[in-house]
Amino acid sequence: MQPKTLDQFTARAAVLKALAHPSRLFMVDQLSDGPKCVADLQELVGADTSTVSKHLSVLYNANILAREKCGNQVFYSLRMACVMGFFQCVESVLSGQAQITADLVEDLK
Amino acid sequence: MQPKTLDQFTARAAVLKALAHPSRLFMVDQLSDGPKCVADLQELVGADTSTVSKHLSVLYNANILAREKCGNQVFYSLRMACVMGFFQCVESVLSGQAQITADLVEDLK
DNA sequence: TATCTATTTGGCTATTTTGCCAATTAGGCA
DNA sequence: TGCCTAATTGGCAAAATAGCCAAATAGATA
Repeated sequence: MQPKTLDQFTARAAVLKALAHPSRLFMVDQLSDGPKCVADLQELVGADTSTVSKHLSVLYNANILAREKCGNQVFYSLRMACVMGFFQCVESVLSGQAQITADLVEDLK
Repeated sequence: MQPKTLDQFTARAAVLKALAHPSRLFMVDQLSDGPKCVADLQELVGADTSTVSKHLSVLYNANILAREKCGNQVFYSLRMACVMGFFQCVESVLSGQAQITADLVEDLK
C-alpha cells in the first residue's frame, strides 16, 4: 500500500473508529434529534460523566460533532448528519440475517 | 440505555469496528472491484499472510464479506456493498476540512 | 504416499482502548 | 470572595487489538 493511500485510509478509519462504540453510536443517534449538553447525554447513556465527556471528545476530534459553550454547560451537535444513512445500510444487512446478528450479539457478551 | 437498545447499538458498532482499520478498509475498497483471494490481498496490503487472513476473518464475521473456497484458495467478496456509499459520507467530512484532517493524520503517526 | 501451495490458527508481546475515581478547570450566583 | 454546578483532565487497572512467527490444516499434484 502506498504511503499516500495509507494516509487516506488511516484518516477514513479514524472516523469509523470514533463511531465504533455502542455508547458513542447511541449518542450520535440521540444528537440527530438536536443538540444536547453533556449532562443530558450522561443520563441517557448511564455512564460516569467523565466517561461520557471522553466519548464526546473522541467524536469531536473526529469532526463528527460540533461543540458550543453556553453558560457553564457545553452543547454538542451532529456535524456529520450523513452517518445516519449508514445505519440504514448496516441495518439492511443485519436485519436480513437475524440469526447471524443474534449470534453476533451473543458472542460479544 | 435499555438492554434492547444496547444490543442494537452494539451490533451496529460491531460492523463499524470491523471496518475501522486502515488495512481492512483498503481491502474492502479493493474488493469492491470484485472477489479476490487471500494471496492477492496479501500482496496489495503488504502485511504478513496470517495478519491479512485475520483481518479478513474480522470482516467476514461482521458479515461485511462473503467467503468461497475454490481449490485450495479462498475468495473473499464484498457482501455489504452499501458501505462504499458510506465512505462518500466520511470523505465529505474529511475533504471539507482538509486542515483538520491533516492534523488528524499527523496526530495518528 | 510424499510434497507443495494456500490459508488458518495458536501463541506471544506491544499497543490501544475503556471506564471508573479523584482532582482540576470554568462559569454562574449569592 | 466563597460556593455550587458542569465539564474536562489525569491516572490507573482491566480488557481488547494488532501483527509477527511458528505450527497446523486442507487441497492439489506428482
